[in-house]
Amino acid sequence: MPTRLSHLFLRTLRDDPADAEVASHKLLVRAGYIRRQGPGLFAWLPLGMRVKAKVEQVVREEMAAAGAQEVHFPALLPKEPYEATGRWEEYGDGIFRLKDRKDADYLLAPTHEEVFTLMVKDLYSSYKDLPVTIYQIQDKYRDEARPRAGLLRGREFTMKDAYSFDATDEGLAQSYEAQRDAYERIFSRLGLDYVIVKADAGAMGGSRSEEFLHPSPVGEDSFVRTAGGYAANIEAFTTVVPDALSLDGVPVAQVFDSPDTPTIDSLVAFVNKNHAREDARAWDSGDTLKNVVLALTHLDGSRELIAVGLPGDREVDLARIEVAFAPAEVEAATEADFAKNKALVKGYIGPWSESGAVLGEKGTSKIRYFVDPRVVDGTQWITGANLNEKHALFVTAGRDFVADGVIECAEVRAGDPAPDGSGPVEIARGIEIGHVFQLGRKYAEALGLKVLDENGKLVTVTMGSYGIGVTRIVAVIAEANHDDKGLVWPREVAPFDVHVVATGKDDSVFDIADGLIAGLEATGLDVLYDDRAKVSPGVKFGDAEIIGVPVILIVGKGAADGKVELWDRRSGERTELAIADAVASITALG
RNA sequence: CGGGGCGUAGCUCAGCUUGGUAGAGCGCUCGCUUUGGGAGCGAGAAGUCGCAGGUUCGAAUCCUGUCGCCCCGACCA
Repeated sequence: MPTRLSHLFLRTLRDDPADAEVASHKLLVRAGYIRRQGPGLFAWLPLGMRVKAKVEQVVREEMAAAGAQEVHFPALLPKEPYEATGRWEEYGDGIFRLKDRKDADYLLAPTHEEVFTLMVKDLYSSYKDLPVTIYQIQDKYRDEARPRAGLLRGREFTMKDAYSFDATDEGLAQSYEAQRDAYERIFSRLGLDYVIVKADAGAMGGSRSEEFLHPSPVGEDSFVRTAGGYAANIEAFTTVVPDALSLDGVPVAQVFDSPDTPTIDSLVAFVNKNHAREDARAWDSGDTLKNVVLALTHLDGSRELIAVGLPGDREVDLARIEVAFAPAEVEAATEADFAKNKALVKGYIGPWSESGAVLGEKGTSKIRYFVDPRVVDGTQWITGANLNEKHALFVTAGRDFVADGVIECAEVRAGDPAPDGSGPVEIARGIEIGHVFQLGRKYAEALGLKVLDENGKLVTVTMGSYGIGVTRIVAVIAEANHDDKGLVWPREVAPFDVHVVATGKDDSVFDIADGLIAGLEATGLDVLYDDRAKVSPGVKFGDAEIIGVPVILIVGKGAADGKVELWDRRSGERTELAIADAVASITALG
């Protein structure tokens, strides 16, 4: 039986909802697929349910083809497993926590590594049981600081999360490849553009990690790529390290007065005027070493000041620094921080001074000092001299100072060279639609998942985790497949195969439509039938456009003469057909 | 958490500056007409004006507080 529009639980809206910003959000609400229930929370209406089910179906088929088995865990879980791995604390405000009547702590799971690991531990104890990959399609909960863009970042969302368990590293590599391949097939079938980027393993721990990003201006992730095929999340981009320079013949460091030069620009202008270079070139901001004091907040709540040094023509990128110090949080140092550290002369901080080092674990400030990878031995810098209104020239890395470490602390810019030598990078935005991780043994270790190997020895299992945002993908497909009239679904996920519009004052159109629908359904197609009487053609056409079923069959003014029209929603093209040929023409579309 | 904006009918909004007891369009109900691009005419139903205090004879409107939401940033397997 067709789904009749006269009875479908649906109301299309003429206006964009006031709270929607991105196209997918506006259209999914206007076309009656979803409705907002609260910040980052959405109800799914019949049309939306169908599309979501189609996406899930593609995922299930490819998971099965990759040898993964479906299970289902509760979204509501006790805190203990998450305490064992430290994530109960690490997640901070990011998860929904609640208590039962006995005052025991629970959480709405943001992801399920712990309980999957424990389940495998419960059931398996031999290497012969491995490898195994299990997955679920399930709702996840995160108390996002700022839900946004409708389905793209919600507080409840559906995710396919798979977990692989192997006895060996080689096994993990294979399990990882199997999921990665499955993801490529899934996104291809869904007709989604994607870029696989190197990702930061971050708080999840582990080693290899890649994200599947759908390039889109509304994406929240920045990534870099080159024409030569390199791609990385901007947080995982690694700077090309220059060769160290010889220290021979480098002038000795020299302090100079630099009144009223607290900023890089003012400093560069000052040295060009008063300490011009001997060669033809002028000093520029890249000759200066910018030293920025930051505050780390460690998991235990303790606060530590650090300093980072980077070329003065670069901005500090806090997100990249957080990667280096995860799971600590990073923020700019406050006035209070400076007040507490008298050794710091704001605006004139540097790694070297005539009276000895200020920065660094061994310096008078005891503040750990990290430098950008470009600050290699032998590079000379104009930088602060740790005295008010004084800077120093020719402060040379490896001679005048040695940092406590090297971290990626600078912004990535378009044109920077890729680490694999494939050329200059461009920066683009993308939406994360999938993420594959080699977790390694972190969770198995923490939760005691071990199996006996062929020698009878206990070995810790190594794991991978693999996520796909199902509801986010619905939004991404909508984002990538719409025009100014409404949605245009790819056939693979369209809520229906054919949308039959019967329109005309003669009731015979409904009889003719009934006959065509019977023929279409006999071939296995799902039909949405606009059988509404007393609704004008304009309304029906408008609804067909916003709902976005790609194939529309109009039974209207030509029907009495044996003609119907096939309307391609995507191209807008309408083709007149003989009624007798209509079913065959539609099934021939594939 | 910082910055900005907004809360009035199911939806999108006007009214607020200059207080006088609430409106439009869309949607919904009924009747007649209409039927290839969101129809016409007529008659209706529908709102604690986010909430709480205050000022005032009188508050959607002015004042204070509070809650909520949206956007930017920070944050985000």
